[in-house]
Amino acid sequence: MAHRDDSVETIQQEMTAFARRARATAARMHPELSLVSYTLLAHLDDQNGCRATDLAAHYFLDKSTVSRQIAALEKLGFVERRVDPDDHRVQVLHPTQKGAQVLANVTASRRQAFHERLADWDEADLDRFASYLLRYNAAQERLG
Amino acid sequence: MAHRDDSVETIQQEMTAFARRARATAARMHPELSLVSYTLLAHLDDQNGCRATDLAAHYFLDKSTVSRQIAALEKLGFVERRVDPDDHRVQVLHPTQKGAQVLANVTASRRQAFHERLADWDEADLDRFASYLLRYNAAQERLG
DNA sequence: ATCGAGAGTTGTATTAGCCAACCATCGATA
DNA sequence: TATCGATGGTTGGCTAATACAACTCTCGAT
Repeated sequence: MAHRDDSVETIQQEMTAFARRARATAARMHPELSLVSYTLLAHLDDQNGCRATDLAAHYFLDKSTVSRQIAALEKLGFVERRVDPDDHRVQVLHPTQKGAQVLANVTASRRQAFHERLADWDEADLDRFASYLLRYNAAQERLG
Repeated sequence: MAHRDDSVETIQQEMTAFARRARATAARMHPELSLVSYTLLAHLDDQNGCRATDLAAHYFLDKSTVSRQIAALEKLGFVERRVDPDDHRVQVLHPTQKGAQVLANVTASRRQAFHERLADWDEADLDRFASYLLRYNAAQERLG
């Protein structure tokens, strides 16, 4: 069990180290779009629009948090709200033209940065790393 | 390059997904010690004491942030300051008895949670995952 | 027609972080 | 040896992200 403990300890340490820095790094690289905004906007783009409630559920955020984030994105002209004609309670959120553009830029530059960081990894390692992360996060989601 | 792009995209997504949740999870699990406090305290314990400046450098935090975090930990009775007799500018920080105790508890419970998440992983996978994370973070440190 | 549930917003508070201005001390050097 | 730049640390002021609670509006079922 000793070796197993060591690995777990390392994973724990490194994941949290990563967590501490991710936000700051994102902010430095993309002052126009914070990590959260970016994620939300990307989700909207990916889903071809969705409700604020869906975002909150998907990212485990409070609905008030999402509401304010969306308000900010709207003020920047990056998302627009379309009231659902069948249910006037819901607003379906979509990236605007401008929002899609900014998203594309940030995505490209983030991908670039990640590529640099991962440049000397061979494909098999990348693939395994990606699958480990998926597996890990799925477990986290399952167990809280 | 297509497959490589996919892996990179996944790594990016999952790392950031993790980052978004880590703090909240930590806060929920250990209200008595935030993620940052925990990390700083753990470092002090690990290093058998160090300076605030060292903490800031190691974790890429502003010295003011560290100063306030340490002040909070001191108020809670978890760390103590010992002025370096050879240089009255520096305060060497140490966990107190109480701080070491709390740290041990939180560490145990965190480790427990991680073990649950990773229970069905075999040892080789754990080991590889840990080394990937180390490698990734080292690259991030190198490249900013 | 009413009432409970769901979608969103707003008020309030907390936490973590940054930057800049500051104070005290140290060590080198003019 | 008096001074000055560098170092360690604190404080003031600000922002971003978040949570929780209270609220409004709308819907659907009774």
